Amino acid sequence: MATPAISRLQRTPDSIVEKTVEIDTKSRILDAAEELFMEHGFEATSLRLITTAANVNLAAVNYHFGSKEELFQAVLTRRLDPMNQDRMQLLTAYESVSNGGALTCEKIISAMFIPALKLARDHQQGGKNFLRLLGRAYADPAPFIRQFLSSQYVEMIVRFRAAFARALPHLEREEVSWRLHFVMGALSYTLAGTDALKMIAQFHPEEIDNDELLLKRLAPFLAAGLRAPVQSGDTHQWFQET
Amino acid sequence: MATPAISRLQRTPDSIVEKTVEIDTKSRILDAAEELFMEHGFEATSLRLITTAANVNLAAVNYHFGSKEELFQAVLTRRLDPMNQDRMQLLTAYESVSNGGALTCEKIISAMFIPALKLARDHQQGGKNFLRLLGRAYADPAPFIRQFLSSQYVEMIVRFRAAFARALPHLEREEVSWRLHFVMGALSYTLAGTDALKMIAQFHPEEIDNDELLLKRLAPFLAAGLRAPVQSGDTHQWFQET
DNA sequence: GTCTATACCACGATAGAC
DNA sequence: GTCTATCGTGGTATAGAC
Repeated sequence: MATPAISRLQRTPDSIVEKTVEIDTKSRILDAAEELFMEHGFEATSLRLITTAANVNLAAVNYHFGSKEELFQAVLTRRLDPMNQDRMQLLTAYESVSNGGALTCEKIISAMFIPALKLARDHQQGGKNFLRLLGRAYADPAPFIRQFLSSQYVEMIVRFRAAFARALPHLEREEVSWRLHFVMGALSYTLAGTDALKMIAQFHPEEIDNDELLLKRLAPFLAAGLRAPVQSGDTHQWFQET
Repeated sequence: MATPAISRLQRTPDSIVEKTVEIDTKSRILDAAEELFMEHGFEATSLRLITTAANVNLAAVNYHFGSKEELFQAVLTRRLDPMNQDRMQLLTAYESVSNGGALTCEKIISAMFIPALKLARDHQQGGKNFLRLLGRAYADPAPFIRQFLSSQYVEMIVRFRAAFARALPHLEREEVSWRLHFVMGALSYTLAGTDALKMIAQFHPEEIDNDELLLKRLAPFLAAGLRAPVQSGDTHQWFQET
């Protein structure tokens, strides 16, 4: 049913050429998988669809990646890892400028958001939707995804939690952890939501850069939340009143 | 392979008995499906697992609900619909007490959270995790889920957006919509996250009521975010600096 | 080392007998 | 209403060609 692969038919000298002009099988799979995962999600994307789009054999995925799950992780790592590196570098740069003084919440948040925006912009094709894929993965119940993201984020979370703790010295460490968790949750959900894009379209149909608009509205919201006063007493004032 | 159903073997007079002491097939499927969906998510739960647990035939699901997707919707509706009704009633009650005056953000938020907490508490088995299932569904990319939740929430969202608009008269309608979206996103994500439970366990291993603790921390965070000053200029102060 | 063909079992869905 | 049989498609494993 699938047309036989045309590439590699004219043979090249094995010993000399390591990479031909044509993209190798592994990369072709990775590119096709990224595009299809972004469009349909992990479960709804079949390996047969991916391998057909990439013009490779079905078994190639298992050979190069081991399983569909590991392919998904490879797709995420390729862009997620550089982004988190950028985030930490940016935070370090801000801190070195401040000469040991604590950063503002806005500054720390921008260190989280700017690399995400850069990612959304850099790759004209796909890049726009990659954050959506990431946000969805962040809320996925599948154990292998949660475990993977946990390991990918742990270093960044430690760094940013420390930064927020210095910015908010009046908060207990526990409260800081919670609020960082809320920030990352709101960010993930916002980026993942299809509703968000519909809302933008409703108000600004020809908005050029949706993600930037979105983050510019989210950032002040989160900064204010981070600075919120702590809930005073342990009395149950949130539950049980008419 | 599955043992034949034992119930219904001793026949009952058809015309008289409408419901026997035993729970009927439809309810058994619903209960088993809820428990398994909560544990494994929608995609990862097979109909064969559900029907085996419910002790019914595989084809019974399609007969009673039409499809796996419609079964999932039925599971959600059973608890979600009453919860949103409670939310709107509570909001109405608050508003009638305030005699036309605008409610505080905290009050409106509590009208959203209290029914959720009640749901989490009422059903000792399952109820605890239902909010997690709901939060995950809220971030699910599957079109049928998004469409379903949209229709389930639209009425509630209109009511609460109006309430927030009165509480925050200095904000444009558009900004209010965004912030309500952030609130619901943070709520959904927080309830959905497995990480959250791990964090609670880290600090309060024998915490009795996790969800209440969680919402009591989230509510002030969101209330402060709702009251945040609007981002002043249109200048790109969030992107491009070192 | 790479790639291909193919077989395997589980899945959701449905038709038709009872 | 309930059940069995069966279909098409899914992820995966492997034997063997190059």
